[in-house]
Amino acid sequence: MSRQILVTSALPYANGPLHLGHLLESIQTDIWVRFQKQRGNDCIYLCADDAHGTAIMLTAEKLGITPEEQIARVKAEHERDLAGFLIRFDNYHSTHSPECKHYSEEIYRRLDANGHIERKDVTQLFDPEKQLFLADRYIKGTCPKCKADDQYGDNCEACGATYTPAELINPRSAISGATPIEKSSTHFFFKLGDFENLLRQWTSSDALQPQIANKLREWLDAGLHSWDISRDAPYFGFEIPGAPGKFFYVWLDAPIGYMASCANWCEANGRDFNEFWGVDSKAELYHFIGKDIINFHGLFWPAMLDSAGFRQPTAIYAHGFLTVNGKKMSKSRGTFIKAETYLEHLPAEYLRYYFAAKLSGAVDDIDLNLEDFINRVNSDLVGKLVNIASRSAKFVHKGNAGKLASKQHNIELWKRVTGASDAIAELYEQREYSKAVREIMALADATNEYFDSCEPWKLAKSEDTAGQAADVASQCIDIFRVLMTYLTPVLPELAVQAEAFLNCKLTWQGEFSPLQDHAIEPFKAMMNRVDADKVAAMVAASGDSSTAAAPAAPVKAKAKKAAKDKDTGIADTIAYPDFAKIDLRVAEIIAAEAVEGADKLLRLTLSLGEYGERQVFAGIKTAYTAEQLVGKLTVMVANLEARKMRFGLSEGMVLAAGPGDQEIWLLSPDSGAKAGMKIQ
RNA sequence: GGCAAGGUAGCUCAGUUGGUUAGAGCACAACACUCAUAAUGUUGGGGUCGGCGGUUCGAAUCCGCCCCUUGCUACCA
Repeated sequence: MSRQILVTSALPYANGPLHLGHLLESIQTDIWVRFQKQRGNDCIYLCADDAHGTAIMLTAEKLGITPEEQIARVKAEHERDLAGFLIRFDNYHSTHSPECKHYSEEIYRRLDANGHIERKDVTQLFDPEKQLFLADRYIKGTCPKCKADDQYGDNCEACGATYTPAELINPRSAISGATPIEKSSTHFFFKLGDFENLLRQWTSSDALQPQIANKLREWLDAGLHSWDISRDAPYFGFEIPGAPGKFFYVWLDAPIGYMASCANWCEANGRDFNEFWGVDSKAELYHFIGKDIINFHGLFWPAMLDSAGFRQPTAIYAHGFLTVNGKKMSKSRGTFIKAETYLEHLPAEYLRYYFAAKLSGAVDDIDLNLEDFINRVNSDLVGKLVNIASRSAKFVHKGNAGKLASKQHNIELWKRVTGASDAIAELYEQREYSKAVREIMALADATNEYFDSCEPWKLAKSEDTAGQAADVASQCIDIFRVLMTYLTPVLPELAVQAEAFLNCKLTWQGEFSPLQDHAIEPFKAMMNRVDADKVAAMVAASGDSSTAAAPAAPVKAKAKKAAKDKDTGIADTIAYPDFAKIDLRVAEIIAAEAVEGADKLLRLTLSLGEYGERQVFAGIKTAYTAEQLVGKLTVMVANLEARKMRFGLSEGMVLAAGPGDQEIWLLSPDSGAKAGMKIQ
């Protein structure tokens, strides 16, 4: 009985090109979908571009085109790249579509009617010239710390400091250059807290991977906050019904894009939308996503669907992030590889195979180790798999006039290979592709061993035994057919070539029966080895010269605890230059006050004499009162990266000894020291 | 600091409910073979399974503490 399955992968944002991280998800999903289709299930794969938001609006403006033109342009690029990687969608739609507008409004109306929408005022920085509320990244100014100009609203690229937009010197709108003002506006919120019971139930169902369920429960335990779902005009998106000038925030209509894509597909294919999305739908619904968006799919989405009277997802399958050579993708290392760049240098199937060889059903990150990639593809695909056909074909053509033998030569091996069918299918079903690939390659190894042990090249030399050589080769080619069938979801193009060579279709439904007395074509190379130079060229092409030339990226102070010497309990020895990096200064506490809402923190204003003043939050309230501290001299780390805290920006650190609580003793210099003096 | 997921051969990874000398592929070495895209086969070297302690007749596997990596988070700076 054929299953009815709807599958989605996350909607790429229509404001930039796809990179290999996107492809990890597309490939994972596509393999699963191709597998389901190959097995005869009614499986539909839908996606769309996420086409709304301020960023898209501004990009379009910058390019001097309309947002509609911009998203059409990006969508064409996305579709081209995805097709390049053999991702086969049943429909690739857009959130900027009549269907999406319809369902966004419909769902919103139902949520509102059910009392799950509230309105609250929010104060934000506002560009008075452009008449636009500004997110942090759209505010620029002079870094309050290093005075570097032209820095963004939340952190400084020159010195790495973090701060709030209000702290920037000469803040200005990155869009118009105007000085932003604070302005209040009414926002619409989705009251997620109303759905706690539903979500508790949902997180304990088996729709979620255990790691994801844990994470969601953590959020549930921390308390659910209402979610801001509106943005003020001007905004590129859908206006909220009955609220002129208010638009749905991009994340509100993004998941609804799944429905929109489905509705659009149903219309074109004469299918019933409710068959998939109605509360009583018998279809299975799966969302493949990255672990970065599990809150939207694991909390907001089920709540929205429930309240709006739609069915719940059958399961959400989250995958980890992609790293390259063990590290985050980075432009300066040349490992921020765009889909387009990859395809300019290498065939898609190499990457499909490599990802398949590493993907599991878990949420773990996947590493693209480029050297391993080269070795793995060459060894597995060319050396083992295709080699079976390559080394066998000749004997069939010479020994049996190009026809496969009429009998099995190695029934045990045949049974072993075909007997693995169910197990391999189950591994695909569970998204345990790496295990499936391992199993398939082990069978390929066994086939090469069998071929070697029979030595058909020797048998072929004598006319008496030439027929035996053909029998062995026929057996191997028939097994190659089965192995290729198993790998068709991963390697669809290679499968097509194999079909041409074998002169038959690769089908994977029911039992395999031997292919006998069957004419095959002469063998032609199906796949070339990975050229290491091409990989190097791809990395070179991915390098961003502008970042490479830029000053070293600010070191994100990862307070690595110095390893302690086992005997003395003292940290490992460091060289003087390491110590010299720390700029310790005498500081005068000119003001101190308790921080409202904080139990342990004092807000200190420190004077560094001619170097100005600093605000530092110190967790010493348990040992000192504000009054005790004012006027005192102390020691501070003056060049510590600033840290954005809940209560404000902390621009340094005062030094104190002791284990904590009441036992904290602030360091202070002998009298005579002046604020700002360097300590060395 | 808290929570989560990890830490197994040079590299990429398996190791089911604790059970005999810890596995695979790649890489490396030797040998074999020459049908095949310098492919394949056989053999071998290489790991105190992050560290310490505990439970057990027995632990990579269970428990505790610690260290490291990644992510999220935090009155932490």
